[in-house]
Amino acid sequence: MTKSRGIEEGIRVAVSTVILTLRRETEEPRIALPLVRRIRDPHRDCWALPGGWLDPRESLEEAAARTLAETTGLAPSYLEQLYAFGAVNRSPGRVVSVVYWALLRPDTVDALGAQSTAPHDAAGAAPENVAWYDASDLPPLAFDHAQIIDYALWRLRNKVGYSRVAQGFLPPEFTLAELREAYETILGRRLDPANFRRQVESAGNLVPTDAFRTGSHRPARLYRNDTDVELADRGPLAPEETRTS
Amino acid sequence: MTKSRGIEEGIRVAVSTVILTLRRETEEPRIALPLVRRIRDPHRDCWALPGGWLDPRESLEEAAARTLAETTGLAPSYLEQLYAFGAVNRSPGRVVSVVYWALLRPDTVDALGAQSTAPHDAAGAAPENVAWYDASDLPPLAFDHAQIIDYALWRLRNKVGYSRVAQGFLPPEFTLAELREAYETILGRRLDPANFRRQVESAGNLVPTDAFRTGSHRPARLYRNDTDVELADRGPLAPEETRTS
DNA sequence: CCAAAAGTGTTGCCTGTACACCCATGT
DNA sequence: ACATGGGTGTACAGGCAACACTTTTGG
Repeated sequence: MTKSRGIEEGIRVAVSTVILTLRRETEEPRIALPLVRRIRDPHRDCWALPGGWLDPRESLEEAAARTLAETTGLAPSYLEQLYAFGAVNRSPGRVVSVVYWALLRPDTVDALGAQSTAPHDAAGAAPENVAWYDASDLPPLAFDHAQIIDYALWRLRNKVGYSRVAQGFLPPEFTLAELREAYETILGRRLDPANFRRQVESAGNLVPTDAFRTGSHRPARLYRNDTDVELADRGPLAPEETRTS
Repeated sequence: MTKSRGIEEGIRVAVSTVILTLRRETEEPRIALPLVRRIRDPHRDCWALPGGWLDPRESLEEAAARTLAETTGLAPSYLEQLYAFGAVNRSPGRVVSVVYWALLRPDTVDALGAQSTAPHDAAGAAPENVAWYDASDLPPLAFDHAQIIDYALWRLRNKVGYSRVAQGFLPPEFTLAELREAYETILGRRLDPANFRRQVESAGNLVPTDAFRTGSHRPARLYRNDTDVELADRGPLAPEETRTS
């Protein structure tokens, strides 16, 4: 408490975000995330998580939301703090990185025209040097970012078991098959449609609508999120404090 | 990424720790934690979590262990990152606090002579102005530390359900009744001794010894931790990285 | 009519819980 | 002997996984 004031100059605080979405272009959906190509020297030309320095006037979560918007032009459907990384050697010049993870709805991503692995160039300040990669097929990553992405995916798999974060991957209205597909992609295994239906229905988190998704075979009922309650516990902060402050 | 370099001066990084132990002086055990009385002005005379500024030469976890040792003279039996708090208004002059939570074995605490709510004065550099409080009966706390303690206790209650962190409250050898008592104190409810035995035995985390705790009635077998494996997942970092770096 | 997905029913296992009961020791 | 906690047996209930089965559409 009373020790080493004055030495702490030189510690910088960065905020990065693991931004996850679902790609449905291939036969099986895949988890994809945007990465930024580094143009400066520590790990130049490697790919890194979107992020930036913490501005003294914004909270950690605001910084995460800001850099996320700068990278993708979007607002996340879910945002939660992941971990604070502060090993001495993780970067030249002491950096503490507070990392968040976020979910994006694929429909909003598609609307911006982010296809394949090419940098997108939609409305807004979408920067160059951004590309979307499959989570299972990542390029060389800067710093400890590969570890961080692994941990974010572990947290997602974990949290999908006791919350409804998976709905962060879906538009406001969706069928149970689409929800199940999201679960299956996250967990990496097939789920029994019958049991899945019962579990998710008995959880009481879904509201059936009167609409049906027609198309290939028997129409499937559309559901929507219960209300505007959180998809999951996002941490220790009261809801007010995460918004304002 | 490229924004606002140079502005980030003025952000300081602090590391604090919620240090939990079990008090068995009363009839029912209670969770207790050490607090530090503030002598400087933001929240002067309030009580605060032990902590201090991050030294550029130490990792976050090392800083937590160091301030923990400075406060209690002890090494923790468990140490895990809790959350990074970075609201703009939580302290004058922008401070990001990376908070850890730790468990101490009561026997090591007792050996230092920490009794009741008086500051302890044992060997080492145990500072003045430290007092131990019941977690259920806290004094006025500085900053957002009351929230933080609540969150640490929530995390402990949660984690006790799917790991063996509770053993962080026990000496190397203990009876099942002692382990159950730790669980009961953490969870705040009674557990069935018979079922508790079976659950913890079938989990395979305990090794029975040939020793028995004699005393009041029928001797109880002593158990010890499986091996030196971790009590629980402590985060995304590989074990090596948490020790050295 | 057929394929295929939507949706329902049924069964069996496995786990947690409640609680009856025996065992071993100090007093 | 008896009170008390250590330790075992058992039976019931709820949840989940497996899978048979019916319903409803497009071709």
